[in-house]
Amino acid sequence: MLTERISEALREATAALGADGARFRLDRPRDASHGDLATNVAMALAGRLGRSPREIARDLRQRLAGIEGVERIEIAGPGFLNFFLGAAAVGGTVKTILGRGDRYGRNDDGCGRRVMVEFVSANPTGPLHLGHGRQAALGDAIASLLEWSGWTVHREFYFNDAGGQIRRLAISVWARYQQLLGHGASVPEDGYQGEYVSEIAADLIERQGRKYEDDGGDEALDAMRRFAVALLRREQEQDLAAFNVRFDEYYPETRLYSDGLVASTIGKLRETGLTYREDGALWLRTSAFGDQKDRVMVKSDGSPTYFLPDVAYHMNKWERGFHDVINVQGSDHHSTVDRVRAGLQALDRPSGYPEYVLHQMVTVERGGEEVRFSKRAGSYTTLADLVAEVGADVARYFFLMRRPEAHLTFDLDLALDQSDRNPVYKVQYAHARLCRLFKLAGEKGWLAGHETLRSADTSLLADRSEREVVKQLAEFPALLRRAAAGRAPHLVCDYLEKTAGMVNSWYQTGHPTRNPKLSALVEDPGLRAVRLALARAARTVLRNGLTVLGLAAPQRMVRED
RNA sequence: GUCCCCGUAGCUCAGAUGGAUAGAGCGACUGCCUCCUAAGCAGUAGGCCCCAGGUUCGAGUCCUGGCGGGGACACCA
Repeated sequence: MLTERISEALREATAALGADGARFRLDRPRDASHGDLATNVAMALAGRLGRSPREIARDLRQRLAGIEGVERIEIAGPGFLNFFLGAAAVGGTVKTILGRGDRYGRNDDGCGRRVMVEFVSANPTGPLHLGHGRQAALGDAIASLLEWSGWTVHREFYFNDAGGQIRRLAISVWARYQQLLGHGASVPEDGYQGEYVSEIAADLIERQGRKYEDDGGDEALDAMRRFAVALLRREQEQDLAAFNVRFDEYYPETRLYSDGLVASTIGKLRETGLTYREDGALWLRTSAFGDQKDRVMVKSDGSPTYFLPDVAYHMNKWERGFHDVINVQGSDHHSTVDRVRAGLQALDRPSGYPEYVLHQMVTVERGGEEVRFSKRAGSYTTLADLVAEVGADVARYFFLMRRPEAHLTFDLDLALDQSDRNPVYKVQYAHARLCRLFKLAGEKGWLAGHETLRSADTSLLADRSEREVVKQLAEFPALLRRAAAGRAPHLVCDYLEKTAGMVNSWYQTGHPTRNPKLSALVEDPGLRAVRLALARAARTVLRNGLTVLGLAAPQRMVRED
């Protein structure tokens, strides 16, 4: 593309000035009077070359003369070089988009290498809550961005199906079970109080009768555990399916034990000589790798802490061939980051392994008031309730539109609003509107097929509103690259909203009631073809962007009144 | 006490490795439908980018120190 050509020319020109490998920016200025592209390279080099920026700029301008597609270059301000592109160059973007179609925006930075994204990883102790929802949306979108960047992505869900929390769940189910059969038992204070626990108990009675009545033994508790875990796992999967999130693999913690990985990890850590005994427990010198203090691996009662299976699990990921791993977790887990990495460094894994994306918590507001409702879970709002109320697309978009590290306030009033205030509908509607153009063109018997559009004379895209849209569309690939590299899906949301706004503006400018001459569906076949080509290009970008985020790109919007 | 994140318009938030006059949406105000979906568009108003220093041609962005908000600091998971 033209940006790359200019960038390459700049690298050559700066090298000729004796400053090879110069770092500079080449991007689209906010102000159109500053050209279509601008670079700060002259200023960046001033110090290094000991010359004034404007003098360097003048020199560079001479060396850059004659780049195909560049109409003229101006020097402005402290030493910016502003590039003004010819109409043909702008039109070339449209052809590129039409040619690439649903692949427009993809790149091959990952070269097919494998990367694992682990996310949600909820324990099967209850329905998924909003934090899991944010994580599901984030993890899936990051995974998708990496796929668009040429990576082979593996989506993994880890769950803890043993341990203390699960034991408390089993005890809670057992208590409800006894209650339902008319016995006096109560859920312990640190147990699970939600209504769903009673549902599980009732379900168990229905399936297996009074088998465990008054039986508080290990066998009964184990049966409760297995039954509850299986049921809750299934329910979580349904919730995720309704949210359009799927995983390649579900990894249970118990497998780490049954496969002997925890035991072998203890052995390997001991061999490093970084372990020691104190107060009857086995410690690892994680402070040697930047952790704030040393950590216990095996408690004095002989059982491992959570830290140990975590290290074992990440060694297992590595051995499965995943040397690039991104864990999406709530920021309440941030204290585990240093210690897990320290444990892995003790075993000679690189210091940045694995990578973490930590996100802040979610609160829901309705009418400006925080809501903590839940029919079944008791103390928190479930993902299933939210999706049922606002729909998967709206929920996903809202979870994604803020940077992960910022707190997210989910505005239910806005989410339920089907008007232009709701950014999801704004973007989807812009897409549907463009689809409508093609439907109408077909009804009028006008050809708007692929070949007609591809052979359109793009030099006819002369209006400012048209050029602005094209320049916006041209930035999509770079935007996706930046979003993938920064694990930042919210950038895609921003971009889509802005693009939708510009598409709407363009569409409105050419609305028959306003300015029939700029309408897409004009009588002139040449103009019509090129404007429909632009519409198709814009539609492609909106659809690809929505697809990256895991959202539908509807051909038609139906409002529920 | 230590560590991490956040602090930008009335509200919710964007601001790529430091760049030109700090942006968007919502809310407020003013216009625009006999006509491709007005779920829209055009325009107006609204800012000591938390504070104080520092780095430099240039700081919302980087450094130091404060202030305010959130989170984490177990032989819990």
